[in-house]
Amino acid sequence: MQNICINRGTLYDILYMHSFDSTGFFRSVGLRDTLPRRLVITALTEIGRPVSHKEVHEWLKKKRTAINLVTVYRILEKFETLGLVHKQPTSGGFVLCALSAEHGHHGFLSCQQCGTVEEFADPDLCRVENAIARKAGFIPASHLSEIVGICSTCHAA
Amino acid sequence: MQNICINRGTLYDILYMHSFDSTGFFRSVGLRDTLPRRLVITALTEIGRPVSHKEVHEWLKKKRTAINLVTVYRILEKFETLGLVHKQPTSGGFVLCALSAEHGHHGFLSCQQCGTVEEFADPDLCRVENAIARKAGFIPASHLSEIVGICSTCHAA
DNA sequence: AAAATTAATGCAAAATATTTGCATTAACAG
DNA sequence: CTGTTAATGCAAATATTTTGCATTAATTTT
Repeated sequence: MQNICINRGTLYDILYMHSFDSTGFFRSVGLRDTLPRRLVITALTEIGRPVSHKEVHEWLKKKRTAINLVTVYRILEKFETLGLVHKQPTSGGFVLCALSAEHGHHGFLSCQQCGTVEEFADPDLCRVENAIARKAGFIPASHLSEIVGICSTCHAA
Repeated sequence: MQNICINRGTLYDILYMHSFDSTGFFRSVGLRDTLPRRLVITALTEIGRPVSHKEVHEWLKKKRTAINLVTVYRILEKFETLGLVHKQPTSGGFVLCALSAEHGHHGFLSCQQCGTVEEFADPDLCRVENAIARKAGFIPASHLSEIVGICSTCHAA
């Protein structure tokens, strides 16, 4: 159930709420089509920026469509395994930085298996990211890149 | 105090513990050179992977150099403002993904001011990241890029 | 269309994690 | 050494996340 891929067209429909066939969608991923789940999708769509569980919960309360906070947790957890929703994957912990923050860029290679994290700095990457930002009319302050995978030691073993 | 830049050579010294002049280092950033601070640096250096506050605390306890968990919080918070330590910057919240996870890549442009997050997919970026991974003998499973800055709307206003 | 099945929800409470206030300790300037 | 004050420790308040179980409601079966 972890790596189910979701059809991009469907996601587009969800985002813009045109003709979103929730029953069909949920059925296709083996879940029931429930009101709380539709409401969470609505909330995320309308809010349109990263939010905490609590914020989703409160947004719904304001709309008088409150559902239990515990349910919000469970729904988002499930959505995450579907790739429908995204949460920063790292342990969220601290790493001592090998490279100064002066570049405003932090790059990490983190191994899923042994948990090792290597830090890197790559001028190409910075350049590409700056270009992306510029194209979007964005003034970049800092970059963060994380590449999750299997390190050489682990896949040798 | 937010954007103090730390000398890269000093960080290298810290990491490898050769001739680390803790007093000089802390003084240069306007902090006192205390045992708990030196211990936290040692812990992060020795552990060498992302850790939670609790893990740092427990590691120190095992070494019989326990310091209070609250202190660990405060030290890491301070270190973070120095850029000595790094923690994923996003609110850590959820975003509804516009793009399917099938590429294994998530790119976000997130505005510091208004909190808006735009999602992007960029083949160049993927290519560069794959190259970085390959060079390090890494088998990449997924990428995450976040560009933090000011969006066009905000800097127009 | 009703009954049966069982996933999903809500509620209460437990477990964790984080923050705050204040008294005490210890860095360090003079 | 002494005084000053940043930094720490402790206790307790808050906030966040998880768990167990009874109930509800979506879907399947008859």
